Amino acid sequence: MLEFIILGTLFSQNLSGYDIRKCIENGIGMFYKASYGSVYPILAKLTNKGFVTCNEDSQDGRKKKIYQITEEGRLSFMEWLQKDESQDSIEAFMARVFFFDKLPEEVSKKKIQKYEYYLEEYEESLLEQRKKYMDLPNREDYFYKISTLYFGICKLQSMIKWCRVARKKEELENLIDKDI
Amino acid sequence: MLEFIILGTLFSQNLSGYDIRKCIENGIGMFYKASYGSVYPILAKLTNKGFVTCNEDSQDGRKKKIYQITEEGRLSFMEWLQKDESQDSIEAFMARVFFFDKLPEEVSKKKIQKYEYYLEEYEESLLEQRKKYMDLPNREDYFYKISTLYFGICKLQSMIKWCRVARKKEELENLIDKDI
DNA sequence: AACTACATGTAAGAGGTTACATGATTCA
DNA sequence: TGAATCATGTAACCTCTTACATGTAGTT
Repeated sequence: MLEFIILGTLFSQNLSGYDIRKCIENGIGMFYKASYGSVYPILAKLTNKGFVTCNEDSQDGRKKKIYQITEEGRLSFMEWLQKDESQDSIEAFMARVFFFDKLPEEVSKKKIQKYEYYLEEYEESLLEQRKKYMDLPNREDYFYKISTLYFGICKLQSMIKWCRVARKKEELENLIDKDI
Repeated sequence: MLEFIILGTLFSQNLSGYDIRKCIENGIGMFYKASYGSVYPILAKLTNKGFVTCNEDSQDGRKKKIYQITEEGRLSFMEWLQKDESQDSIEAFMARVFFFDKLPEEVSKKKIQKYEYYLEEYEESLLEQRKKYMDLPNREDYFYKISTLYFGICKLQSMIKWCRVARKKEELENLIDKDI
């Protein structure tokens, strides 16, 4: 996964390993973490595969290794971006969506639609689970078990809502609370 | 982590490895996945440590290995449950909260409060990030980058809302949408 | 002078997953 | 009788984290 996130980060800019990590942190850092201990070895691997090339640079006094994506790298990235993601967790899916601007609009919309179906099925199964708890006599003893389930449902519902807004390319501002 | 989730699952019931996995799937499966390839080796490890004991059972015709938690196992679990979780991802935190019914009420409330502070700080930083995108001239080219950020904010806000409700032990029903 | 941020890397190992191997039982 | 589910396990591998090692450049 990180392999492709790095390729995606290098898609339209040449960066050093250090900068790649910062870029990930400030971008999809919310859904995906990358440590130096993983970034550097993967850059070496990508170089071996011919997916990136490396140029030494000492412009700002410091020596840097600036990585540049190759045509093969771009192909590999686009292949990953388009492949089936229905098994992804919400976080993994969103890490992918982060790069959806590189996809034709119909393709990205279809992908979101498909994931939305999966989420709706999942929601059904959680609402079913909820019924079991509702009939229990000593609900207080299960407060936190029930409340984690409720958070799960909440999260799914907000993701479904997000899908609908994103598919229609509607104004995103309405999604978030102004007065929390 | 899985080590403690297994101990938590065995806290008030004796189960086979197979049943433990099912139990996790139906419980915190939403936040945490466990495969057989991880459950069985961990059960062996826990047995070696003396945190669980194992009894062969062939009641329903099938041979099962029923695991039972020991006093040391309970101590180890409670220690994990009480230790600082401020570095946890939301998913990891919720997997922990799943077992909060085993904690005194004041302790669990304090833990949720503390995590809530961390989330609020995080929210600030994301709202800050949002400003950067808002000033960009060609926002359409960044639609999906912006929308993943918005989802991140959404998720945080619903988690903060959850914390407030859970801390007050308010009615959870209000959290979820009835008419999605 | 000390501290923070920049910059690159490695070694050990945690913490899993996937695929395979095996066999019993239940149900359509 | 064949498929699904129950049931336990292993071996190979993957992916990443943590901690360490090393050194430079700017900032207080």
